[in-house]
Amino acid sequence: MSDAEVDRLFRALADATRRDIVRRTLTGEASVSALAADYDMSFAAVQKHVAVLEGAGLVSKHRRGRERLVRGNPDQIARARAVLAALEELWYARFSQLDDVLADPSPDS
Amino acid sequence: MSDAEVDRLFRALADATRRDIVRRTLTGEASVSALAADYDMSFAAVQKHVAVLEGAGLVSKHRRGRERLVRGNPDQIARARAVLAALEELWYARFSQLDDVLADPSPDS
DNA sequence: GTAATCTACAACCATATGGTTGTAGATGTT
DNA sequence: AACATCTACAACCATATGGTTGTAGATTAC
Repeated sequence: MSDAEVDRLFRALADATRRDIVRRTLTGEASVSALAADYDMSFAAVQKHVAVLEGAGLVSKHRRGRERLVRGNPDQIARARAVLAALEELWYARFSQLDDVLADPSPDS
Repeated sequence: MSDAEVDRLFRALADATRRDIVRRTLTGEASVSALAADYDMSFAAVQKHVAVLEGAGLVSKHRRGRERLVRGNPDQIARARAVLAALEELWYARFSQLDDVLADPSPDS
């Protein structure tokens, strides 16, 4: 994943309404208007939130008649988790470096 | 964690420079000016990025003489991961609901 | 004491973001 | 055909964000 993709991914997750839309569409599909009914904002605003999530790969849309059903994408959430896991691993690597120092009494330098 | 805290957390992670600062300060502390030397932007800009990370709880600062040493906080990364894990669990819950349906041939309704 | 270094913070600017309203197209209903 | 519903999208507005420069306070070095 490029930096820009990771940026979009975390930015999409940095909004409570969008996280709620992801929650709602992970357990079952929902049309945009069905989603919009749940939030205290205009239909267009919810539509924009869905577009941000779609741009980040967190949801996908497919049509059913005149509706667009929104479906959450657990794979992309897993990718976000993997990015964080990689960061955490760096921290643990700090200890393994220390282990190296302890194992090797620095023959040179 | 409140919605606002989670917002700040993911927003802080939604920038490549800030993610890099987290990486750099997880393996070892670094002063703000040492960090600033690594990026093609002003000292003040890096200072702002560190402030955003600090506001999100992703790094902490403590003084050593005239320097402020920045240290990454792996616990907060783990919290972000936990938020994502909770989302993914909802998806798996979809299957357990299906299991319920299969196990119970809907006696009423 | 004076100079150099590190940090903090204010003021400013361009652009992005999150919301609104309004208009128009596509589909379903009667 | 006429109407209602769902969606898309443009235009607009207020505020947030990410960058800049400049000034000032602490601390270290000479």
